[in-house]
Amino acid sequence: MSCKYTITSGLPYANGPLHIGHIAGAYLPADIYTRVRKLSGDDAIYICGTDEYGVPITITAEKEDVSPRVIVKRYHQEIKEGFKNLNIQFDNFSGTSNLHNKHHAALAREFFTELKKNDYISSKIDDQLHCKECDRFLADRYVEGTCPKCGNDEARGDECSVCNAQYTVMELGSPKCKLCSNGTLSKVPTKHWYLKLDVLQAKLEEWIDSKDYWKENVVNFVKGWFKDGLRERAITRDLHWGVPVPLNDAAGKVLYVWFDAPIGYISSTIEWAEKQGDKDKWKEYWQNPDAKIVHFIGKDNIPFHSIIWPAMLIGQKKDYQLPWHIPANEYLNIGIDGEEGAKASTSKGNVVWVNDYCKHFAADYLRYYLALNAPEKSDFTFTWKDLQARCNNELLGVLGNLANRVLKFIGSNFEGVIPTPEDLDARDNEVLEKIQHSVAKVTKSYDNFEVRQAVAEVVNLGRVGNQYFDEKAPWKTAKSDRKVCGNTLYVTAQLVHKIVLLLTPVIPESCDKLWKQLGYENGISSWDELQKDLPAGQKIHKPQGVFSKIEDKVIQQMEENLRNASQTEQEQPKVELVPLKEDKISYDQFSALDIRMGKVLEAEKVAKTKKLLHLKVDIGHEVRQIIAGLAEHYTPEELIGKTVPVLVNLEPAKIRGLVSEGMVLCADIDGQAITLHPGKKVCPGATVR
RNA sequence: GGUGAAGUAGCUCAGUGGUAGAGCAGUGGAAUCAUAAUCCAUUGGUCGGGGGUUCAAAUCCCUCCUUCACUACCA
Repeated sequence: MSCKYTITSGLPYANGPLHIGHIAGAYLPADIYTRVRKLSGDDAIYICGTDEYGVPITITAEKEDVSPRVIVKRYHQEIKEGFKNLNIQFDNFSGTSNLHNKHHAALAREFFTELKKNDYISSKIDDQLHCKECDRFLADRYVEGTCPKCGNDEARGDECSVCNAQYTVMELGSPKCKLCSNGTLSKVPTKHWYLKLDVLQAKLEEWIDSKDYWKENVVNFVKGWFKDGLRERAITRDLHWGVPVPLNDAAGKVLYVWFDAPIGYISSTIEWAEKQGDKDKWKEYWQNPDAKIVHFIGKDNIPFHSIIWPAMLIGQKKDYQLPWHIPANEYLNIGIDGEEGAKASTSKGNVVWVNDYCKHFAADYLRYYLALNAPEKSDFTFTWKDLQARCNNELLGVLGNLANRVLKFIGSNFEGVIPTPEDLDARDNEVLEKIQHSVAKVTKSYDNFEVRQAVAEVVNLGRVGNQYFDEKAPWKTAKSDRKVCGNTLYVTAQLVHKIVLLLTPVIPESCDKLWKQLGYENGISSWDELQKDLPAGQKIHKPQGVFSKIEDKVIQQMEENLRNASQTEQEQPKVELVPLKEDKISYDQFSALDIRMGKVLEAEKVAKTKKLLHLKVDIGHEVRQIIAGLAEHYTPEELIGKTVPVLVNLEPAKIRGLVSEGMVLCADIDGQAITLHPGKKVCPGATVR
């Protein structure tokens, strides 16, 4: 029976390019699932677009001194390109700003208005910082001031870069605007609106309870939130880059980016409907109880899709359907074969960019490898060597070789015509049954979002084919017994036929080529073919190798690139020059500081902490106990015996129950502490002036 | 320290109560239809440690250790 499916993947944020982690978690599984649904005769649409509002984009824009539109346009293009190169096919790919979608803002406003009408939105007025020069309210990250805890003058809005204290921006001393650098900030009351999630909790819990078929990790996560109790959540911000809040008293305010982003799924569908020439058609996919809505996301996106987004939909009191399934995936890590601890991290440059990949390899290799290793239940570690091995051994060795040897054999011994089976023996029938069994297993796995199992089973089928072919040795029977030989080729041709069909959602391009080699004129359009045989008597086309071997040289090059990327990032950290302090201090203030050279006598990690070292430092007059946050940068052994400057008259403080009587002074390279050592020998207790 | 996830063969991973698995890598063989692609055989594991429940535990319970992600500790 045919069903309707509305399939989406988390909207990629238009502030950077795609890497293969994105693909493995959210886009490839969705693309494969959509293809499966369509092949099965379901009415499925795959909807996506870039997420184009919010603060990070405005920051990038300001760094480059361009409008946010320029940034959005650039990355929208780049991301779209990446998807196209990897054959990720959307029915519609839009974007949330009016640059790409003229329906989005209106729909987002409607969502807000409706929630407000139904009393799911509250508002309150709080003080926020306002810059007179720029004439605007400032988001936390645009504010700089004095840390309320450590007195650091360059503390960020919500967190101090020196002592890492967290606070609200209101606690910051003498706050300044980072944008115009001399703007004086004043606290001005401003109104914001909140989604009353607490009111919706009971309904959400009831809904989640019906999801016994969801993945455990998703359900557990959501239940954790319920346990703590849902809280109101701000859905507006003082910002210009976003959807304006549709209220009279909301000038200069926009909807928070996470509020409008999921609405992008619907607005993109509206755009699609319009292109179809039936502008109300989107309702069949969002307001129809028979439509199954599936959101593919990475695990970081679980709270938004399984709590906040459904809450927004419930609050509409319209016919919106809640998600049917949210198959959240785990993460992809990047490793280098034979080297340790290389975990994926964009900031370390330890990342494989989609557009880089596509310069060197065909889409199907990555699609195959990521489908086979989809991070469905746990994180997965990608390595280039493994990709090479899998593609060469399985894609080329098992599957490609099977297709090639069978088709070539039919070409040279049966004039390129599929032989007619005659008196099949027990072994032949056994293989034919195995094919049916695998077809059932694979389609079921696809239906259950178990792509890796589906792919593994197809490869298995390929192995069975090679085994059978070797066993039957048709190159011998071709001379001795043509009937048996024909049967063998008939059976293996059926195997190839089914393998090609089953793998087409994963590697569509290659399967399409093979399909045509099997003698079909048109591409694969339906899995009805799975129930049919490759007809005896069909004339095949001349086979050509579809997969080529991935050479060591290219893989070594890719590994080298990866290694270089992570090293340059690690060894040459970009230091953003912190602006000079403008406030002058008196000599008296300076001389109030008692800084001495101290020799580290003992050092050990404070138990059960990551960053803290327990130091005993000889400062001449006495030995001080100092607790320093250096454990991530230095081992105790590296510090023992070193002479370093110490601020000794800082008032003692208790850290994790231990009294710290001073502070080791270090250079700060983007949070990395670097110890300072005197150029000549200095005895402990020497003053520093 | 809190929360969550994980620890199974050299590597990447399956396996949720019933004789420890796959692929790759390693070793030994066979075959020559096929892009040297295949096939057969084989080496390799006190399933992180310890305790418990059970006739039976990789699997359930307790505890400890380690790793990862968020988070806390940075005077």
